[in-house]
Amino acid sequence: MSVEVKDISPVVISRLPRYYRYLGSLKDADVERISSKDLSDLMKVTASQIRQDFNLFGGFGQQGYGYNVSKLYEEIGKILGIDKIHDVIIIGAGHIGQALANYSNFENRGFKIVGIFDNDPNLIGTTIRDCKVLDASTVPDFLKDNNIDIAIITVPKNQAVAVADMLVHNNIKAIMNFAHVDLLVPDEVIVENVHLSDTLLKLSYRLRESIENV
Amino acid sequence: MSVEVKDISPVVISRLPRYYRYLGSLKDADVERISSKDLSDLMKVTASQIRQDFNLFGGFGQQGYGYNVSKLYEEIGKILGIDKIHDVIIIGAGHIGQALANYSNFENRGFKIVGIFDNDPNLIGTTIRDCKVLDASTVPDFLKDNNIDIAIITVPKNQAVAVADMLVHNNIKAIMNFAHVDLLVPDEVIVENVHLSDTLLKLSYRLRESIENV
DNA sequence: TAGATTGTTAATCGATTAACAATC
DNA sequence: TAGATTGTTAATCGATTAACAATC
Repeated sequence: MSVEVKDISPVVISRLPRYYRYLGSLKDADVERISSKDLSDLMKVTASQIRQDFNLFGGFGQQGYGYNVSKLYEEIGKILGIDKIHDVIIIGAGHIGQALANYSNFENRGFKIVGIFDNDPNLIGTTIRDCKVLDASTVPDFLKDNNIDIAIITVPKNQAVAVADMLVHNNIKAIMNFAHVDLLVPDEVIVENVHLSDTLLKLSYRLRESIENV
Repeated sequence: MSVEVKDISPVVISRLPRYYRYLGSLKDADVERISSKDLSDLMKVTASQIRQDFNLFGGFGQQGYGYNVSKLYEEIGKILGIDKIHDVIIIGAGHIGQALANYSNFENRGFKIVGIFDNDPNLIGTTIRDCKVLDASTVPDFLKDNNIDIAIITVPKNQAVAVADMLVHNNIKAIMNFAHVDLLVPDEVIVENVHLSDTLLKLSYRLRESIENV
């Protein structure tokens, strides 16, 4: 607890990637500056919220002018840690694991898949993109020999908790979890869940609701 | 607007699938009843919130007893629309599309993939699970001939907006979007976004923050 | 009945929006 | 300079938590 950052709330953080995306498009379209009002129209959030959000990280704007697009883009990139390359491993070389290994967006954002692991002998030794699928039992050694903070879990739910345990014991710092369970990890380990069927259930709820309310 | 439902807020809705998951496990473990207090310990949310949430949908509990697990499970299932089968199509037969077509959790929850489409001649005609990949240009006809509410978009981002347009014009009701852009659709069309790189960026932010604050 | 636990109201907390003075 | 737009404070709104009366 040495650095002076007013604790940023999770809702704000979850908005940052979206800002980053929009600013990227604006930059690509050679837009030089944008006001919170114009960005508000584009993104369908209030100008007030935009200014509040940006100001939590420092004064990126200029009165009477607005925000410089590429400067703001760069700043948010830094905040999100885009400026560094992150090495990532994937545990589970099934369909989702393979899809993620092939997902170029990750690499564009500085996330580099350096290892894919599975315990299925039929998968071990196969190649996905330029990665050979390795035996899951070698993960601890792999983590010792390489500097890896992030693991993606794409194993079936009945194995996910044990995998998370193993990762934590080998000092992983952050986990992106696709398994359909909540992992139990120490507070200092960061977990982001992607529960696809939960998302589909939300959709289903809203669908029923909208049909009923016609 | 005919049915009397006090509008449930999105945060509550997003908690329902998680409740459903935990109640499913309890049911599988033959737990008959549970109090908000015990569920609170299990799920790490306050008992107060649990009771508030459940009460929005009606009195599922009983004073002095708690909640009947299988009854509550069933009720939440109904609320989430699990009681019906939903036919779903996937637009985009790339890696993610294929992974989703093979994702058994969707079927367990009553979501049945009935068609996969792509515009790549190399993919059209191939078979994924028991689904033949069809030409994306035939989607409008397919939607006319079948009763489909939900489409999953897994095409690259530069095609996603056009695909969403096409789907909306052919009366799709709900879209699960994996493309890395925000779709522009009419208000009555339901969209749930799965922005995987946004999730990874959030992870990256939290990772940097936790390292800095050691 | 006494004990437990809900349903529900009231209090608190946090997030969003509005407003405007500061300033480019 | 005048106009525009931020940074920031204050007001509002909504969500969470606490408390407790109702009741099984």
